[in-house]
Amino acid sequence: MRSREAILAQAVGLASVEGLEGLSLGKLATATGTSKSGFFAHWRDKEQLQLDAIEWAVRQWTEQVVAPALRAPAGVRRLFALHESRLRFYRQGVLPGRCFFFTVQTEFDDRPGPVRDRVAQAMGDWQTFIRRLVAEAKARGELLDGVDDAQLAYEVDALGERVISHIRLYDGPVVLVHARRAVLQRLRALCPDPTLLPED
Amino acid sequence: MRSREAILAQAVGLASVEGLEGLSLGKLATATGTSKSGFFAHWRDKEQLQLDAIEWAVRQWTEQVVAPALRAPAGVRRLFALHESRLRFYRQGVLPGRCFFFTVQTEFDDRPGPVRDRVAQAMGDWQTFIRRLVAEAKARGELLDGVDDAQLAYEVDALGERVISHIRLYDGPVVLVHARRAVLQRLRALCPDPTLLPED
DNA sequence: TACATTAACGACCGATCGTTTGTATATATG
DNA sequence: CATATATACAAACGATCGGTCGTTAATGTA
Repeated sequence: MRSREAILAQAVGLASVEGLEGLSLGKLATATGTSKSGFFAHWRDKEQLQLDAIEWAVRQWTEQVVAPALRAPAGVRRLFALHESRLRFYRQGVLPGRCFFFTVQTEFDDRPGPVRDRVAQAMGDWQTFIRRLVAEAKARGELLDGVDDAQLAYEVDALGERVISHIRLYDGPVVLVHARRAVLQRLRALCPDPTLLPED
Repeated sequence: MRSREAILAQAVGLASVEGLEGLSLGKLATATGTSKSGFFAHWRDKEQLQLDAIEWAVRQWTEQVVAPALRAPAGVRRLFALHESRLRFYRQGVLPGRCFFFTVQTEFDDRPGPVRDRVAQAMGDWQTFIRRLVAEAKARGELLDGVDDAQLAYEVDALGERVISHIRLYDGPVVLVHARRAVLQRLRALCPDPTLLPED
């Protein structure tokens, strides 16, 4: 059998394009070279496979987006590094649909059940993480005291997320420049020390 | 028969939640009180109904979001009015899924065909429209000359669009405050005349 | 060799999908 | 009144879906 991990990797890739529900077991079977019924030896039903795929995607996001940002010095530089790390993940096309969570969250946000709950928790964790980086930067005096944590976290997230739709519907790379500069200029306007961030 | 318009209105509402493909003819039939096969007297196939639904949604968006903004004075005030008009559309819950185009564009952005082409064109028109308002504001000296039209248009759009996911996955109204303040602060920072925009 | 266990499979099930077909009804026209 | 046309319908079709079942092949153990 193809290893469980390889199947999940395929599932996350396909789901980043078609969604977790649009991903049919038949397509996943032929894509991984196995049979449809072979899945049920590893997963109770489709929902369990969806939940495991989410877990796999969370791990991938943590390793490839969050971890690199944590190697930057704490403060506003780390916050901007997180934004750039995310844009790099999109630019490199790690997933064929660019972002698993973007596709899945719009698919399940009004479909109650365990899958939606898990997605909501993952997105909440992400938002909380950005907010914590903002708070850290503020505590180090690298952002003006008046900054609202949740407010700035929303802006950073929004300016990064919209990249997906643009990159898929229009051309591509130019929107990455816009997304990068938007956050950079915003942070520079709030940061007392202009040497901490690149000029452009 | 229920009028063609009423069916399209229902279709747009349902598609704002489930998507245009997830919207099944059977559900649409029972939701409108007609029979499944009755549709084929009005629409050749499902794709034609999808295209007409898009047309209906474009008209709704033009009337309820674009038109009110055009009643504001040209320049930076009109640009901000467009943002607020969009947020009002979301806050009032005109559509059960909040935004038809958000759902549909993530559904079709990598599924080639006439539906995708029409969606891409509508989104392109929207982006072009925002860019034109930015250019107008600049021409009137209400925005700094250094402002890049496409750059600022991207920011305004991104900060408005992310509202949808947040409002559906977490609580609700607070994200509308974030979205409004994000654009307001950004525009105030670029506008030489501080009296043109509200303080908060 | 004999036997238990496991992984993977082909075949099939009921449900739902978009679509086609034939038909009943209502309206308009001569 | 007779007839033609438009409108909506129920019923059924083939395809595809998630899921079940019984079987086969491989492996480990005695």
